[in-house]
Amino acid sequence: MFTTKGRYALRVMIDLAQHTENEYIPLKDIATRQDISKKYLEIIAKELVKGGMIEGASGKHGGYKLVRTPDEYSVGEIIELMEGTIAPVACLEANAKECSRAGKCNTLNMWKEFYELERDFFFGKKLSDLCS
Amino acid sequence: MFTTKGRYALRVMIDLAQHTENEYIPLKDIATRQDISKKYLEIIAKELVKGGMIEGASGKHGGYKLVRTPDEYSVGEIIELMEGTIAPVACLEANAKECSRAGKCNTLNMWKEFYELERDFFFGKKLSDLCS
DNA sequence: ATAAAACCTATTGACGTAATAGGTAAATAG
DNA sequence: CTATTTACCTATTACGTCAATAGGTTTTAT
Repeated sequence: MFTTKGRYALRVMIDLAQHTENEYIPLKDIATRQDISKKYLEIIAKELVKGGMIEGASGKHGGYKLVRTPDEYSVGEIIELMEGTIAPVACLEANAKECSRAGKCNTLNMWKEFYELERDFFFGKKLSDLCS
Repeated sequence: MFTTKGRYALRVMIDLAQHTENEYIPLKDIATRQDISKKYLEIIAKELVKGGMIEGASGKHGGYKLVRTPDEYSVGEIIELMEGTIAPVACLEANAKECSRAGKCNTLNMWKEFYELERDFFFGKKLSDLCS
């Protein structure tokens, strides 16, 4: 199961892509539109900034905005940033130590296949595909 | 991330498929071969029995055995039994109450697409495919 | 100066996971 | 008929993560 953080982050990104009338969009507006607590969105926005996905501006008329056009974001990179990994099993995580059973593991290959399928799906999908 | 319960269950099923010399295979043997605590395997075996996947026999020469041939089990049904659901988001769970945002949700369709991909993959794959 | 916004640190309740523990019941071999 | 081997049963627990809340400080435009 994907966490709310990942799912909400995606909705924040979509919301930012759909509301470009003002340079910066305040969290208050997103919170209202998306019906998500503003406080929780602060945590999510912070991580999106840290990950280079969005840019924030303090003060009056501040808020957040995308740093690229929606077609230049893949859904996969947004989710992966929030979830840490989208690997189906720990053995396949980026810096996982080689499992001692890997050589004779009957399931490893299947997990790899699935992981590839998953990555193809989410990295092939663009933020712009979700904004119609 | 799939839980150890789901992953271990799969390995138990594979182990049972690969060891048919005796009618029933005791958990002790599986625990040794798979390097999983026998106690934990008891919990897993219990759920597999309850789900109609395997059959147990008490007493000397007891143990567990498959109730079908390996090609008659899909990987999906085994995982789903142990995990409860393999839906990527709560909205898509079997008895989920309709989300109030469903009509205007920009992401729901993507989750549905992914869920279908996932189910096609895991229900298309058979236990026998993992036993080579 | 004031208001609106991001930005920052900390904390918390609830829940699920991954086991462990200690027994009882059933079946077989000797 | 006794010992042994196995499944079967009920509880409990440590731990981590998730999802969120709380209460402040700093920045910036008007």
